[in-house]
Amino acid sequence: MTDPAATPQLPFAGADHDHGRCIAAALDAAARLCGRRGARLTVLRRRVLELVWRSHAPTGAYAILETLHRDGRRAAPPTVYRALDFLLGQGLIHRIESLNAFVGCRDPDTPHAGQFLICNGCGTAAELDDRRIGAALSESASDAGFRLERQTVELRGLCPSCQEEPGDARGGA
Amino acid sequence: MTDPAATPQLPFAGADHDHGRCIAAALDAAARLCGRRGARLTVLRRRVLELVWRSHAPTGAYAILETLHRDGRRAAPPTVYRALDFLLGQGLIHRIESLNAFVGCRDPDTPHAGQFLICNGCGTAAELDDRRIGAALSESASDAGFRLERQTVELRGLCPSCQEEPGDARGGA
DNA sequence: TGTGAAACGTTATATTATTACGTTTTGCAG
DNA sequence: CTGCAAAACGTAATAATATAACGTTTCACA
Repeated sequence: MTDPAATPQLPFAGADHDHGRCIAAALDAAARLCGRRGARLTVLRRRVLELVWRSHAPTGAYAILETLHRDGRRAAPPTVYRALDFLLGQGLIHRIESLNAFVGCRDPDTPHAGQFLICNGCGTAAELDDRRIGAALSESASDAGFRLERQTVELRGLCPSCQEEPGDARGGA
Repeated sequence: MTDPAATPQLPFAGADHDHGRCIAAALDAAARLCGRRGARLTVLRRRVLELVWRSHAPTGAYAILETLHRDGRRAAPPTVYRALDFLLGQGLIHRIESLNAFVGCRDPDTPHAGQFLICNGCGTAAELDDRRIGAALSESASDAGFRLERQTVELRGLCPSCQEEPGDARGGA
């Protein structure tokens, strides 16, 4: 049941998938996208994106900051937040509100609202783009006379692996 | 295509509604509910609940803290967070993750997941409990093999009043 | 009315995020 | 290829949100 082709449709990548490919694909997509848009994917921004992608579990700004320090770079919080703001603006990452953390976007080319399944066991966040959810939200908002601009949908629970084996690879790829 | 049973009351109270009644009703419901459960709605907890209910816009913990100080009470952050934790535990309030703030629950008697429409104009948060949304989320989670435990649904946009008159009574009742 | 648990006060600190301003880098017009 | 303006980045300080740890008070009830 493990699909070898990167992260195709199943929201949860297998615990054993080749995460190097995820990272490489994300960085490649980012470079192409920024090139096309005339946005500057600087060394710092690229590195921050890479760090966000290190894991499928959302990463906090200060964890990124620490790694930059270990890289030997002098950096303070604004360094990180500015890079994160850029990446958010380009749709390359999403912010997980309930965790104050950030996760790579699987499909930065097409704008979309984030819908996430977040595992309480291993911390992995899987991104959805479910039309049923989108439709239900739109209808409900419209019924209330509400003009919808952005949605935050963060579902907590247990991913398939963690249902079998509680306490799976935390923070794992 | 509007199902009246799915969204029983209009989620947005009018800008002119009698908010004193909202507060009184909420405090009354809380007292009855805590009585029934043997939970202690202390003076402090009741006051914090009242402060959360002062507005339909979510209230931050430190705003509550300030008001407690103006009340003449000596209080520090833990005072407030403990009271908020109690109220959350009893289902009397909800936490709005995207705002780090808290809002009163309209229907504390029946356990439910929070779904919120949050106005970018006036800050008001209207609580929904829309079966279509619930169903879509359950189905989508189940399709992914995910065992759903909690949901965070926070929709941002403009409420009916703020669509007409941008920059409505901010923080208003 | 004593007693144990719950609630609360207090101090300190952790975590997340932003403001303000100076310096460096970069694209690009001349 | 120079120099300029804008963008990116460094730096210091601080704001905003949240929790840990421990002592004291309050309260239900035996």
